[in-house]
Amino acid sequence: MFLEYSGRVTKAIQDKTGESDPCLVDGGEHGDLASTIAFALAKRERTSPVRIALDLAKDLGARPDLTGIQVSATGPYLNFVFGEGYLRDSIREAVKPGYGTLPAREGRVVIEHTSANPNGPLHVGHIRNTIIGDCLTRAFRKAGYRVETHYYVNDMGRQIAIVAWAVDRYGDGDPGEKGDDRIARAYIAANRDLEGKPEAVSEIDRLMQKVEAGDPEVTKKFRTAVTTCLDGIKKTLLDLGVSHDRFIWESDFVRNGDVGRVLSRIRRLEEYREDETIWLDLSAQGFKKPYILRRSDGTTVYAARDIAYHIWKARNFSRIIDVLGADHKLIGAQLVTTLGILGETTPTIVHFEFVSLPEGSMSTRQGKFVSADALMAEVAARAYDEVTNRRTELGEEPRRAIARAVSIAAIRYDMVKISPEKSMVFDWKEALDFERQSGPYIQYAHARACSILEKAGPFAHAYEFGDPQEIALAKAIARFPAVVERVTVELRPHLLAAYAHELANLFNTFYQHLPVLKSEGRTRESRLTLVSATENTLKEALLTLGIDALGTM
RNA sequence: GGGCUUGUGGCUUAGCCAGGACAUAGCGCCGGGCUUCUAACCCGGAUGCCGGGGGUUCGAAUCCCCCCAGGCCCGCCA
Repeated sequence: MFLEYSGRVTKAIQDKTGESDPCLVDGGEHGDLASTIAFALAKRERTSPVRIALDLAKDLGARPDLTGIQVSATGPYLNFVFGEGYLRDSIREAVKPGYGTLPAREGRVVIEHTSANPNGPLHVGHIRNTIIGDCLTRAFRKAGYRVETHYYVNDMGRQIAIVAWAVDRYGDGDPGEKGDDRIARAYIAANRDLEGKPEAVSEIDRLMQKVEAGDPEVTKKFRTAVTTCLDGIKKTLLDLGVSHDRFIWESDFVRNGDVGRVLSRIRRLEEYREDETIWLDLSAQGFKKPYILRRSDGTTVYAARDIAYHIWKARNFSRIIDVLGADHKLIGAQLVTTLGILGETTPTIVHFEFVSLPEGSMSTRQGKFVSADALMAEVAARAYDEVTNRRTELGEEPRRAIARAVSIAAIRYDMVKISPEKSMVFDWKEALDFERQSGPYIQYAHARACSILEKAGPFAHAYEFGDPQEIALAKAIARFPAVVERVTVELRPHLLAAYAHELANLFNTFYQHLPVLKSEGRTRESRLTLVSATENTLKEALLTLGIDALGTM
């Protein structure tokens, strides 16, 4: 209901003042919404902002389209207080299944995320990408978009050639072990062996040339190695609660001729340069370095295939979103620029900064990383101890199930709560913390609400909210759809994480101060309605974050 | 060296793009609260020249310039 009310205020201010920007700010203690437009008008009309605010408050307060909204001026500020119908209507909406889902929209969105090279298991850096991408996907779906998610599989780069070469030499390990771990072992060993051995490096080059030319035997080797690794990665993603609609194999764009077609299109651009290599001169667009598309041996580099992939996406989707690490900023900007020159729909790239270990950056090649599997196992073990301490009456299996859900909540929330542009150092202590600013804290508030509702039995909905804790909680619930909207506009899923925490916090305060089951009559019904709305909103928020909304824990 | 980016109480962090009314929350610290709906909880307290310096503005954590510190990028890697 917040979206509707703030929309009405925006229109009324625009209509009354002729300004396009209503200068809306958070009202804080003064109201549900405020406007600083009097400052802007004061300059133009050369009068005091206090006088303008006063006049505006009088005029706006009398407008029929602002019925149910009280307008006042405090100094130069315009304050808007939403009437009691606001909370009633909001909570009436909030108890309905699927609360927060926005009306369906036109067009299809493609979100590419994770896309880690299949040369080893996903580590804690990769899953920052995964979790941001998956939360964005869920938020877009909640906001009414049709979304398809992609994992772009690099199955023909140099690193994969090294993997294929390594598997050829040392085999791919014990089939009882996860494929990504087996491939990592081969990859790490190969990198060690390749050091200072130019003849081995030229073997790798030859493999890449053969794959590009479509040599069936080498292609099969690459595909087998990639599949082995990808099987393990898919298992990890599944454990994290993430699934991709499609895995797009890079080599497909070479085999189906798209890459060749891209190169001939690019040949006609004025930025086109060809010496022993093929590259684009984007210096007019501010790029000092050449954007190389084809090596001197005739094989294409990643960039060429990426352009082909993105043109394909542009033809099939109305909006393209890529979640990429900050190390891809330059190449990403070059890609966007090139697609722009070609007149294709350009992707919006969401960059996130690196996750490092206290001892330095992670490296698959050197085997220096904390794998997502290890993280999940450790956190789940810790969660299991916690559940066992609290719920002695529960059997083994239910405790394991709760611990699993709690551990994924802790991991996902820790990753998504930090702004993507902030680099982070992985910290075991923080990862194993289930209190306060954590996923389990929010799950716990939800479980509490479930417990009350279960004990309450059937009740009639009522909407009388007078206590400050009730009002604060109801107002937060009313904002949920606006938060979903904002996440998709700003492409910042951490806003949802912050919102869910705030809501859980307000519910815990309410829970602490106001009895629900022991209250009576209309008060009991209203509070139960509020608990039900909270439960539903927390559930929807958690689901959008990709976290299980447990009924008990 | 050039480009991008981050710098907010002891630590972690929101707010910055779209400048406004006392800068957000968590950890840690100090002090309280479980015969009462799940204490993975709640309440209270201490702690901030918002990296530094200039500027724009009625008003700057937020915009501009310079400087300092960290991260990332600058490959016929991805």
